[in-house]
Amino acid sequence: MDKNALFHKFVAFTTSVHQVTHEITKDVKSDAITPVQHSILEYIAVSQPVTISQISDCQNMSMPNTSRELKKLSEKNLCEKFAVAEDRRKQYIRLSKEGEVMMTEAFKHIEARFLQRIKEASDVDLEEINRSLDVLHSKVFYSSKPL
Amino acid sequence: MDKNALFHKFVAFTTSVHQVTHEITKDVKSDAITPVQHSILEYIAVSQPVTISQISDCQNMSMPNTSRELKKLSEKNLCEKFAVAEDRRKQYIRLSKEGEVMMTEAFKHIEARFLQRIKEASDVDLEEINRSLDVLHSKVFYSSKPL
DNA sequence: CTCTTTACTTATCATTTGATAAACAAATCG
DNA sequence: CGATTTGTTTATCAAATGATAAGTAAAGAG
Repeated sequence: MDKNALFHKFVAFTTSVHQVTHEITKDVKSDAITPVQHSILEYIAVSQPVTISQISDCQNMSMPNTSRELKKLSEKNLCEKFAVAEDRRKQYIRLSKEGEVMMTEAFKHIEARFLQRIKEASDVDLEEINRSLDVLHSKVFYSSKPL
Repeated sequence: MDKNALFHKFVAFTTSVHQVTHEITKDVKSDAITPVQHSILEYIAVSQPVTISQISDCQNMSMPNTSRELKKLSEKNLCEKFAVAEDRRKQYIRLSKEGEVMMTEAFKHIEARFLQRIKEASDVDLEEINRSLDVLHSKVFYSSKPL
């Protein structure tokens, strides 16, 4: 297997993924928040409850900046902080009711566009897609970050 | 096939792709340029020669902003503009000698990290990865942009 | 009980990015 | 030919982002 050719395919692929995510994601974000804030909310939505450090790590954002953006999101009533019983230095973040509504709405739009994208696919195709997602996720796009 | 489950897998997958590309890409970029500029250079490197409109389209950047960044890149001697014979309004962009060197270097780093990532993969795995890239590229992450 | 480390916040600043208005020249259309 | 469209530039502005210094309070280590 020619690894160099595979690398080129990999580059082209990731480029496409970025483009498609952009296409599928644009316009879903409310004007009330910035792209970075949206991305944070998405992360919270999927992983809540999370600590501020976790957000900082996963979003590749410094603690001070993460703290600032989270403060803004809290002020907009999109998420809320609450104490961690075991360690009073830490804080958990979760979406507020309003934040849940916004994110549910956003994901609904994204899902609709995703379904649009795969509407031509046969059942066999879908199985193949499913398997391909598994393969690439586990063998190429796995996380190498330490816990 | 449960399309809802597939959607969740899709979301998790794209998130991972973004994280991994970030990991694999960080530190490769010279301090002399901004992230947006790097991304433009990457696009030029892969698609040259390209017109300024093409860059604007593919990078989801307005013409004025594209023009500005390209000007900066030209001033840094990383790319150069040249006239299109058939249409004197248009301009082609290509990497300069210096730009080629920078990008070749960058891609070398990225490739090394990619290879590192798949070093555990057997030949069968590699074939599967190859096939999966094709499947997802053509059936999910295809471009829907008009030419 | 100090000392250090961890988790987080506040404040501040420079830089990058995004958005918009206005201009211009070449091409195309009627 | 004049009018419109296309491809690009210049200028300007506000907002978002990133980086850094300095602070607090709780936890953990010796």
